[in-house]
Amino acid sequence: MQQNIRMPGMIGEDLLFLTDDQLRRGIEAMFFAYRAFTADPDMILAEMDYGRAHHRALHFISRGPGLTVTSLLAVLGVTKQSLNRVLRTLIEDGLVESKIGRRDRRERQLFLTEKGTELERRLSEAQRARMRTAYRTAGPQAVAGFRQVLEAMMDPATRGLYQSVKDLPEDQKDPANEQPRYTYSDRR
Amino acid sequence: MQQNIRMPGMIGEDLLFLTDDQLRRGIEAMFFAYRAFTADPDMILAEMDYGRAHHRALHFISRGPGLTVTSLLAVLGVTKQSLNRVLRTLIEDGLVESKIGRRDRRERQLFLTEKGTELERRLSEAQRARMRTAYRTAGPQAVAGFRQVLEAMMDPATRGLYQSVKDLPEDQKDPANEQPRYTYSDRR
DNA sequence: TTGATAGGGCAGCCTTGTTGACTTTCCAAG
DNA sequence: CTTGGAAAGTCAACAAGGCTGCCCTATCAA
Repeated sequence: MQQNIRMPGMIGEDLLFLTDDQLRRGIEAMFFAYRAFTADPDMILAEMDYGRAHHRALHFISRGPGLTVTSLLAVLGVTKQSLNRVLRTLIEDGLVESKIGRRDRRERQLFLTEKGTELERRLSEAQRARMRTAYRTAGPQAVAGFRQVLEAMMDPATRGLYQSVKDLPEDQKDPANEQPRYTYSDRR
Repeated sequence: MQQNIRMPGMIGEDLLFLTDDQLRRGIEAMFFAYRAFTADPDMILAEMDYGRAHHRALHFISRGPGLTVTSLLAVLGVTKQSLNRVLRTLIEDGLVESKIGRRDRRERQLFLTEKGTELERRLSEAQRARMRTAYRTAGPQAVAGFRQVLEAMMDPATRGLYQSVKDLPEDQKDPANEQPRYTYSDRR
């Protein structure tokens, strides 16, 4: 961390990627790449009158079936009212199921239905396809760097959330909720 | 590029970062990092009743003073009406100046005023600060990988736009528009 | 002269974010 | 067993920033 400051001999290398212009390039890369990143799922979502917010909910419910509304709220970083609107339509349309919490009956645990799983799969496969291509093109070492920079860019609290996925939070540990995370295997 | 495919001995390494789960981690990293990426400027913008759209316009006008509305439209990838609403408030508030094109009088060339330059600087400095820290933390090699993956993720047309910034598009080559790109120099 | 292009304006719509206030259900501590 | 507070949900109202469709003016170029 900040190796360049401690190593006067490397100031040249520092300048190589910390000029305002290099930083601006990075900023623009984020902007353009993020747009592409959301483009494929957005097209599918538009077909069926859903938006990006629906995708995000589906994604995180799929990642951790049985998670509570509060957890989802924390991950998404939006207000209860915002999330609720989205969640309501997903439940009405039969993509998401909301069960009364078994640990605490005030809580609602969220699950994807068959139909929900299907849409989530379509969406994430579209997104993964682009990611896969980019990863292949750039190579393993670039991917490692990519992940390192993104992680360093996050707010500490968010970074905690991101990293904690390796070992899931308490809500999702209920053995009753144990479900295969990704049942399909196109992981060629 | 695609070294892993050409080197059968490295298939293990390939699988190491192309499983659905690894791809999902990348997807979530993008989501979380992008949120952090926009957070700092968003806070400044909220103070003064502007939004992210205003920031984007300021950024690209600052990058290429004298660019036309059509060029800006192409870069931002929004409709004329969307951009116009934002541009109008920026012009009314005296942050952006719109001059009749000298090459083609139908065109409008966009410039930042003193006031616009000042706000743009505040916004981009906040964003650069985070970027700089992330870059320092991750190191030069990671940064290179970061940029490679983002670039590979873009749509080809956008990638062209992104890369062409090295040598500016025609509109911005008019010698009359020649202005220093970043006059301040905090490039420690 | 005439068609095409650049820009702008208006109307109206949607999604997704926000605040604020209020209710119901239920857990847990006193 | 009561009670405070947490979890969830709801209603209302608002704003930003996307979108479409339509129309207008100025200007260029054939």
